[in-house]
Amino acid sequence: MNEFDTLSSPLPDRLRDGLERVAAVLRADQWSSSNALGLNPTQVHVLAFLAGRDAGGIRVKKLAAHLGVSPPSATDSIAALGRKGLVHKAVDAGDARAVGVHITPEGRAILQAVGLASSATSAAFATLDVAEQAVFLRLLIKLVRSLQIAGAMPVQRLCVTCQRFRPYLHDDALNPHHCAFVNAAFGDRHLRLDCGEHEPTDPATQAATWTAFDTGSATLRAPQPH
Amino acid sequence: MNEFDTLSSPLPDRLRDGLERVAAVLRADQWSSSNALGLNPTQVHVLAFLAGRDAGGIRVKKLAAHLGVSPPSATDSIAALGRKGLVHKAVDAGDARAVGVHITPEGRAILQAVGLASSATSAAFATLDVAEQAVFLRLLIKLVRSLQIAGAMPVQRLCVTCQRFRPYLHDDALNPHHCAFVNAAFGDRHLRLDCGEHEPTDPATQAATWTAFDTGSATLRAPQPH
DNA sequence: CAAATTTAAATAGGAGTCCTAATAATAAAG
DNA sequence: CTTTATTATTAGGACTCCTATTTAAATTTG
Repeated sequence: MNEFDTLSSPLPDRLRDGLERVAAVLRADQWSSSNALGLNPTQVHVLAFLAGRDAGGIRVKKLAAHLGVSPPSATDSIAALGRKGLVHKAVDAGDARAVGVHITPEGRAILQAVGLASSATSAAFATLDVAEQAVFLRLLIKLVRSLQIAGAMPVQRLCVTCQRFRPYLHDDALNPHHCAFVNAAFGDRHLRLDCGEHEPTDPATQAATWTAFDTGSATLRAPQPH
Repeated sequence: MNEFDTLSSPLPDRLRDGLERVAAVLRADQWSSSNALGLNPTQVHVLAFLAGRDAGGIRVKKLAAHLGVSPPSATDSIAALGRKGLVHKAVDAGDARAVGVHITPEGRAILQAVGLASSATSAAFATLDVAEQAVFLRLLIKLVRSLQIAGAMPVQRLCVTCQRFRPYLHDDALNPHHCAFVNAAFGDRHLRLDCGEHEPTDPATQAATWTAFDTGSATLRAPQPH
């Protein structure tokens, strides 16, 4: 215990606050890079989501969940992109109520142009050394997983919830994990928050994999003999 | 080198992306907790900023910089809060062009009510163990400092840029730092992103303090004899 | 000191985001 | 074959956010 514990707000709240401050810069960043192309951050976000999962079209409801907004708000954003010809809708073949939202070739083109714009936030992350970046990524993944379990975040395509992920299969401290899809070793710094090849597993396997992943690092901190 | 380095997007970009996803949850979180009280996240943000610095009133320009938006947008938000009686404006005594924005007692009351609402994001941070939280905080601070130096973020009242901060003054691994204001030892987990007692230093001292802070931790990882 | 420039903030105008509530249409269940 | 649930949109309204322009006051400069 320490008198600072009572003097300031709880640590989780300060972390949330810090995240919010960096996120504000990120958003301002996105405004300037997207505005030149006639877009805004939300629209770029939608395009990026569609580009990464446009197999058969994305339902409005799913997009809304991903954005963390209500379905009518998602409809609004889709309409704004539709007016610009960056997105189009098609009635679902199996369910006449549903629509699939697709990104158009123009949408992909403009998304690529946005992606080429440099970002102050990425630059800031790049000032951390690679080990720190890896730690940050790992902590972000842990957060995302907590949020998913709590139901506060839609399911993300994380390595740690993928069938092909084998944590700490190798002895290489830099590349201890294994991906059965590309069949290669990799490290924390390569972990993905949204992998296109993701194959979900059942909750039990997921929990077991997570335990192996989460406790594995603690073991690694104290180098093991072998 | 590893084939994953070429397979996926650069690490800083993935970090930015991950931060964005968590930030989206944070924002959705804020919508639900503030909406019940007739506010939105931006308005809460403004009130929180004013509550922490309302000495003589805050200039519109400064508020805009803090929010990362243009001055007219800040004017809009201030007007929205003014309609609700949560802030008021007063012409600056020394400069008749400028106005000082103040939070009203009603504003403070509603801000407190919002603060009492629980947050899924804080809960997610709380699932990390304290050591991880401390690491996260440290990395966030490093990011904020980079963003400030790059001019992408307005100056924040960080411990690490404060006159009263003495990094690694003590041998206590849990509470190595010292604050000359409260005259007590504290640890990474207590570091602040926005301290009301912050006293800025000149760039040279700041850089020196930062170096001591940043390299100090590496030294600590390998316990020192003394 | 008067003219020119800079600075602080607001106004104008417009696109877009976001909400809740209500509606239309289809699908699933009893 | 009704009822109930689900998918998405419409309606209406408040607000956010931008750029460009304007107003007014403070600085600079010839």
